[in-house]
Amino acid sequence: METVKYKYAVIATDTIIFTLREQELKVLLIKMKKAPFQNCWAVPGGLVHGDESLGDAAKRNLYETTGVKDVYLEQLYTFGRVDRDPFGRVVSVSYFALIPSADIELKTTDAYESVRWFGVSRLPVLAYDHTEMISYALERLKAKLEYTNIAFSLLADEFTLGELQQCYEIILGRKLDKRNFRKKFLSLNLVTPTGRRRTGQAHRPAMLYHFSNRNYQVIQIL
Amino acid sequence: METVKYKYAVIATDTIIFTLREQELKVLLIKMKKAPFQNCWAVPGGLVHGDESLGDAAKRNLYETTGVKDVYLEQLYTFGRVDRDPFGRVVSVSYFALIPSADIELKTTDAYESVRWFGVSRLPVLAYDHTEMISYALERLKAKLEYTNIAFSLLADEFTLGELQQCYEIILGRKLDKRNFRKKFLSLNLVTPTGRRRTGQAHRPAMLYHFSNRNYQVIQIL
DNA sequence: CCAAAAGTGTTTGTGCTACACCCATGT
DNA sequence: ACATGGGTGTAGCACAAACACTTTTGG
Repeated sequence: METVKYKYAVIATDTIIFTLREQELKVLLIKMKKAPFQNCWAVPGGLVHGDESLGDAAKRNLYETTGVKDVYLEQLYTFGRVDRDPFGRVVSVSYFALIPSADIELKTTDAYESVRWFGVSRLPVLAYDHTEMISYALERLKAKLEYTNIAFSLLADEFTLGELQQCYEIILGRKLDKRNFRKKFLSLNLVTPTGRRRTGQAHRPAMLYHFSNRNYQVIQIL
Repeated sequence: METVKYKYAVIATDTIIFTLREQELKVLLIKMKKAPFQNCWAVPGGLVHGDESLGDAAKRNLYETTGVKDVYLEQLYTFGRVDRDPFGRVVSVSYFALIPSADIELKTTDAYESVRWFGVSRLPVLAYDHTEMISYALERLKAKLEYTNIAFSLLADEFTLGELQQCYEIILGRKLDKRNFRKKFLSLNLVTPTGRRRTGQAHRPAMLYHFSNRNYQVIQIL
């Protein structure tokens, strides 16, 4: 068998979409219709069109599966093992996206058998190398939580400090000290109170905050 | 003009190769023979073969241009702007490599007009988006220097603490305190003395060290 | 009145920073 | 002898970590 050189490859993007729901970090997965992974769960993705950049392809794909736009989206890693796709040579540029819990309105597209959120600790068996992709994304997410302000991309515009802390605790998988946590965010001026309060729960109403600066920043937090 | 969809793209890898020479951080560049960037300087790279993974392509390319193997090599970022290559749709997966000063034996391949080391602060105009690639690589290198042990990939097997410190100072672009620096590396047990000394210079001979653990580790250093 | 989360300061310890002098060698 | 980098310790300070009780609401 002759060695194949300079063969064309197909470029795809796959996007690991995270959100917080029911006190858990969730990933959006789709169930595939077509062979060779019929009825397998996978991360949503698709081929890159000839006239769009990689980031645009990821954005389009994200919009098509979730209906959301303007969310945090970052390139993660490019997977190019020769045999990663039984269909042929497909190189996949993976992205990860963070969407606020509020924005969830899953489009029931007919491109997929179904679409569902899965808690990251209870993932099904996945097609391709998607298990690896997700674990890579999780690693990156955990790391960036500690030295950037991306956590804000997972929360609604207004949130309580308790919700912010839960966000960290859920993703990092450990308890944090309430007083130190609040001290940190307040002293760094990352959040400012809106004056409103969250009422309606069976306990003392919490002050609502919004982030002082919506832009991505690199700041040592934990 | 019709929109082109699902067109095949070509995958290339480009590798930013760093080394320390003459008290400077240097990048290896090649001068291109072919149009449309004839006589332009660029980062070495090439198309990915049909039967090799992305990492393998980068390794092969690195070996072909420098003759070195088994050096630090890490995927950096994937560049996919539609018009980044006037030749057609080429998506480039960039890597960065660190090679010890000792290993330099530039092969004068005839695939390129010439091959040369450039100090990172004196780069020529580059082809494609290679200027962006290098600045991205530099950012990553600086960041990783502070929280991993990759610096060791730039040094010979045996080195003095002075050389290690210079490595940090050159790349980070700032002076570090000698006592604090040594304290750090010794207390973390990252280096162990070999018992040998570096002689032959017009000053007190320095103890030679080697790294205690050659494997990549994530450790807060600075 | 009870349950549940909100809100609030102080102390202790660790680790980073800053800093200056003598030593061993080659020329 | 002199120039050059090698090698060493300490004190102050800032920040991180640990820690418990009162308040406000809804049920």
